[in-house]
Amino acid sequence: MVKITTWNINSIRLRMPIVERYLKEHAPDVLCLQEIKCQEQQFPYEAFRELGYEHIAVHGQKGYHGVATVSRVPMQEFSRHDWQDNGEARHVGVEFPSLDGLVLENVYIPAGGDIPDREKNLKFGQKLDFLERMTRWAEKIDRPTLLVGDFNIAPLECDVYDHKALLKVVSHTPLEVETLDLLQGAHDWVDLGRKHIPAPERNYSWWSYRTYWQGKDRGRRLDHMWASPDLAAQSVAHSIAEDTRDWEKPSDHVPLMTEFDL
DNA sequence: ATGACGATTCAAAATCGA
Repeated sequence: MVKITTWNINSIRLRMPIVERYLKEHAPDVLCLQEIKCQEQQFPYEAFRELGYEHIAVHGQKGYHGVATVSRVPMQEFSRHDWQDNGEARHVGVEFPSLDGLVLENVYIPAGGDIPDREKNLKFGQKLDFLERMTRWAEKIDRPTLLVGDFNIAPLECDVYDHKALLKVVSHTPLEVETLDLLQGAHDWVDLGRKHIPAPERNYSWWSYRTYWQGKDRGRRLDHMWASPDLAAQSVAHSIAEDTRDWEKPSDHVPLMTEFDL
């Protein structure tokens, strides 16, 4: 059995205490982090090594973005895609020689700014371009691959607290959903969140800091784990650690964990 | 406990997130 977690941590330096608590409570074999918000030399390598996660791949950047994958199972970093072509650190890919060469792609897809119109908002265009470049990449995948991370898109009506109200809000617009659907079709990715927690069941992974205190459950499913079809058939359990949203100094995202019979 | 986001950075106010 192999347990793999993805979590947008919103600053690894600030949240190492809750990461440690999560690792001790859930004991995943591999943890993929997004928004580490630090440079590689600032990453807490030693803390992870002491927790048993000795294999570490970090693609960092000063202040913003940044992703890292840490593992108890031996792995090798083998790719860092720049799907925006602007130097931002939003991807790291690793492979596991002892798991039949399983490939794990950890990605932080751009948020896309406020206005859902590429003519008026450069960032929205960059988000769509990022997805299109990923689609070209996905068409060529030839080994079992797990693609995880913060996709910043809630594709299904039931992936947001109010579908109609969010149709014009970046993260749930029809254009973003169509573009994400093309990426999904390019490799026949299986959405593990919905394999294990079928629509329309509530399955949120993110709540805004601004409204969470109101207690109205205004969540969105922005984080995803997608698997190649053959790999997806080996996933046996999947869960969301929603309680972490109430831990001390929480991230605005919660961890997703999938267990594979490998 | 009578307000109400939280992170980053040339360290105060600006910018970003989604």
